[in-house]
Amino acid sequence: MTVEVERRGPREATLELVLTAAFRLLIDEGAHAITAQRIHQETGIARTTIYRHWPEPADLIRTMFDRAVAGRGIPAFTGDLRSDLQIAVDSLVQRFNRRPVRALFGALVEHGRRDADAGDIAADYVRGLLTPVRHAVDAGIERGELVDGDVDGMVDELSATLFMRHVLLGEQVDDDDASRAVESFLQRHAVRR
Amino acid sequence: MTVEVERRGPREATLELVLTAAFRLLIDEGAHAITAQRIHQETGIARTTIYRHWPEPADLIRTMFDRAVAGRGIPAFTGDLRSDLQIAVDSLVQRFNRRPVRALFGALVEHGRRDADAGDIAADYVRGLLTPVRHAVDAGIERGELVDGDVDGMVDELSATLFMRHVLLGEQVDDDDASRAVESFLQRHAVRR
DNA sequence: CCAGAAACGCAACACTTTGTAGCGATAGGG
DNA sequence: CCCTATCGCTACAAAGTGTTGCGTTTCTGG
Repeated sequence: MTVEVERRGPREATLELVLTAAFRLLIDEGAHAITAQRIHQETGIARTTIYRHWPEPADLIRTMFDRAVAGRGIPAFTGDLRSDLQIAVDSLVQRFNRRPVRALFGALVEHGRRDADAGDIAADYVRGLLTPVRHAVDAGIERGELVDGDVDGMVDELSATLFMRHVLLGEQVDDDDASRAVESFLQRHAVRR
Repeated sequence: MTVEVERRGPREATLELVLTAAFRLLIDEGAHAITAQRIHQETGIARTTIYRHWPEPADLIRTMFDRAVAGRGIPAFTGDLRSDLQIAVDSLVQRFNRRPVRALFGALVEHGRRDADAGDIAADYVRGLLTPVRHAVDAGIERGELVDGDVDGMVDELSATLFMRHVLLGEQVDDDDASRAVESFLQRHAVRR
């Protein structure tokens, strides 16, 4: 007869301390700094406690990104296509500048032991970042302001260049770049009236 | 009186063995597997020899990518804009499928101790991948087949979506996607005759 | 061809990090 | 208030790091 053990996971305070420290380490020193040892030194949480809840580094990374993806709202929209797209793309760019998305992404690819796992988390993360843009495009189509068609393609058009510049090329991306992306997009897809 | 010591670097055979092993480890097991210990086990090269030439793991990564960037040719072009763009973009996609570019990129961001260093290498690597596309665009402008303008922007347009899909979203990218990118690009930028 | 210099291999060392196990202390829900 | 799961601590084995010293091999220039 096997007894089912109900794991309740870490205590709230523990989880908070560990995740906060892990994020700080990632931002300040890079993904390689996210180790049980370092988090213990930073937080005072016992090293064994960390291993208990996150046997593999990838587990901790996953928790971090679940939290990061969940804690995001969708910006308030105005109902005007150009404004909404602008707001959505700006929120993406601001996110680039607030948090080094490139470091986060590197952490995913590297710390995830299995490529498949890390790939799924990374894709979820990126798609989460794109949610506001997708909503703005959807709304534009619904209102008949955008030519109906390949939504995925449109979202890509609006964001791919910005992503490539920031994540892959490490360039500074600002609001002007965002504006240009929106204008060029509207020129191609807005319904002529 | 100080004597200048002329370092000649590793022997050709040593360098070849180490780099080959490092690449294999990166591809098969991920960047975390690139350690002095593992390379020693794989190659028989003494661990101390590896430390001598690459005191920090980042140095080894840099050597790997210098080699990867240098050893690339530019595909033969035909002189026809559509064909040349197709060839250039196809070569990019084929490179995606031959080598896990996403793993390579993750290695850069992660293993480079300093963000700045890793960023530079990553950017060089990406720009290297884009060279054929850039050449095709330059040639198109020179022949008057493309509207003169922002070359960087055009190269981005042709490749950013493909990069985002492969590297960030982990999607399979094939020749059809490449063709669509080229067609859509030509529709926007080709000189009407 | 033959020194001299440089690269290499090997052994040893102190140190850090990882991951596991056992046990007592503690805190929070029923 | 008690029971249970979480936590902290210590101890341990294993692996990796980074360095030193020394003898051997390989390359190179005169």
